[in-house]
Order: sequence, then structure tokens, then C-alpha cells
Amino acid sequence: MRRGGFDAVSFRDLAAEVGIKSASVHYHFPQKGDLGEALVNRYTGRVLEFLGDPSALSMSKATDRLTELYTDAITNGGSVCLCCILGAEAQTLPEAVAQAVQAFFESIIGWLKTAYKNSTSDKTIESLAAFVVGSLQGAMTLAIATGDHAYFRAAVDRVKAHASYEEARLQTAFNTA
Amino acid sequence: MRRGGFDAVSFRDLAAEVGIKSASVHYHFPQKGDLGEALVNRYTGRVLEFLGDPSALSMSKATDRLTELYTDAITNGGSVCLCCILGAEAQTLPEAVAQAVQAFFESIIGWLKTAYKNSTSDKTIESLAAFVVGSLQGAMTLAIATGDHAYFRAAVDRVKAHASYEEARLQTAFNTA
DNA sequence: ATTAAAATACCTATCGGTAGATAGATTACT
DNA sequence: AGTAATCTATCTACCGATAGGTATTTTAAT
Repeated sequence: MRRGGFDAVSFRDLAAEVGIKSASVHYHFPQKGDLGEALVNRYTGRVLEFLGDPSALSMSKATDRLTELYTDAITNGGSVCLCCILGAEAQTLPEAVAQAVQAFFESIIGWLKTAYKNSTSDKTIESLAAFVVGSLQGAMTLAIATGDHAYFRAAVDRVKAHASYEEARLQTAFNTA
Repeated sequence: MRRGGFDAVSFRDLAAEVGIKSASVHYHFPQKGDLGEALVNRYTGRVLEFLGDPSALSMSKATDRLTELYTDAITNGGSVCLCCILGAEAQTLPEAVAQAVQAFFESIIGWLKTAYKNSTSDKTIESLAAFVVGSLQGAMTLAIATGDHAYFRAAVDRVKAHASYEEARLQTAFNTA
């Protein structure tokens, strides 16, 4: 699903891979939407687990941690983030799946917001967090589409620089206030 | 296709929409890959036409122009860029389609590079251009997936600021050199 | 100018394959 | 005995693709 999207996975293929029949998969997940929803939720949980507790992290450390996640996904997974491709398809996904994807993004942005918390107004923090997430997602797509992972690595550097710059700027604003 | 990806379009639906039979579509595009390739190429052409000549644009003007394009796509099109979704699916697309998508990104990055040309080393320019494109693509996906276009608008501001900052920085470096 | 040939753009009908989904029988565990 | 999980078998719907046929238009040759 991370390579071809929601429709690229079939009950039959999935069943064959785990050595059962497709009807048995339907026993656990009656509709395909149930399957997708569970998959996205499990994915979200694993990602949050990997990221760990954000409350003790500085802005730059949190940004680093997030870029680690994405770098690992594209380097070892050889694919885009699951919600990168499902997000793009959101308008044609079963409602429950689309909502799970939305929740994923809100979780990740929320994770970053927690780490960025004591710096400035909520709106700025949220916009910065979303920008970091979105830029990594986009860079990932670009890298996959062009086959050139250097685009992704360069984007990581720029994202980090952007966050560091904001961190310094906000700290200064705080100190002079 | 911009809403659901490559598989979301069928010969039958497409034929019905233009009032002919699916077999007649196959007359013009024997394989579905031929259809996708033509579609992406037409899309690329239209995008480049919209963008116009980059050689006379400053860095910030060129960045503005590109953000206009994406803003229009998400505002009026109500969808992600065609190559945003096809890019994410690249690994499962017919070869010819994947190549056309790759060519799209290279064209857009190339367009930006032309506008950014007389500033610094090629590698920096390329990385900046790719970052701008990728960030807009990612922000678009995020906006569609969460249903919150504010994420996209905020990203546009940050992308512009990033490009302006680089423009000033590079100009300074040039002057003091 | 007329005719023959070819290309264009459709059509109907159908193919093999696969999709998600369901009903009902069977097996395995507690 | 009861329940949970899997099976076989099948359904309907749709997919991309092909075969074979038919007007209409365009091109080429006489």
C-alpha cells in the first residue's frame, strides 16, 4: 500500500502472503475500509512510539527526531510514508480510512507542537510544525518520483535549518520581550 | 486521476464522459499507460505554459509565480497536483507514466533553476528549487488530507520567506566576494 | 474528375482476469 | 458443547484489452 496506494492491496494478495484464504481476511475485516483503518491506526501508533516523548525535546532535537523517522522510511522502507500516498488519495478513500489518515497528520503535527510549545503563539507553532511535516512528505514524494534521494537529503537539511532559524528567532523575541 | 490516482480512472468512465465507448478510447490509447503518459505530458505542457518564461524573473518573483500555480490548483481544482498523487504512486505506475511524472518534476525544478541561475553554485540552486517544489507538493497533500487549507497557505508564506532569505544571503555572499 | 486505396474513428460483442463480498460447511481450540 | 477461525465455493461488478465490423473522410492513382 505504501508503494501503490489503497487499491494496490487486495484481499487475495494479502491472504496469500500470510497463507490463508481471502474469505478469512474478511472475517477479521469485513470491509476493506476496516482493513485500511486498522492499518493506518497501527501505523500511526508505531510512528508515535518510534518518536517517543516530545515534551523533553528542544525544537531542533524534535525536528531531528522527525527527520530520522522519514529518513528511515525512505532509506530502509524504500517507499513513501503510508500517509503520504493515502493522504494524496484522501478524496476517494473510504470515510473511515480518510479520517484515520487525517488523525495521523494531526498526531504528528501535535507531537511537534508539544516539543515546540514554549516559544510563541499557537498559530505560528502550528504553521511551523505543519510546514516541517509537509515539506518532508513532499520531499519524499519527489525523491521517489525522480529516483533521486539526494533531493530528500537536501530537504532534510533545509527543514532543520528552517526550524533552527525559527528557534533562534523565537528565543530572541522571548528574551527581548 | 487527480483525486484518486491512476487506477481511479477507467476506460469506461472516461469514454462515458465524452460520449463514446471504451473500445474507442483504446483506439487512441492502446494501453492505459499510453493514456497516462499523454495526460501527464499535456499537464506538464500546460503548467509550463502557465508559468511562462523564467529567465527574466528574480528569485522571489519566480517563487511567487510557482506558488500562484499551486494555490490555483488547490483552490480552484480542489485537488492535489496531478504529479503529487502520481509521484507517490510512481513505483507501481507503468514505466512510461512514471517517466513522464519524473520529467514533470525535472521540468518544474529546471524552470526554477533557470530563474535562480545567477546566484551561487548549481548544487545549492538545485537543492533550493527542489525544496520549494517539494514543500509545496507536501503542503498540498497535507491540506487535502486534513481538509485544512490554512496549512497550505501558511506553507506558501514559509516557502516564500525561505526563498527570499536565500536570495538575500546569496546576494550578500556575491557582493562581499 | 473519377475511382481505388487507405486511414480515421467509431461501433458491438466478448474475453480472461480480478476486485470486494457473502453463505455455509469445516476445523481447532477451550 | 461452544466458540473462534478458517475453509470451499460462489456471486456480482468491473477492469483492461481484443476481435471484427462499419461508416466517413482523406489520400493517391488513373
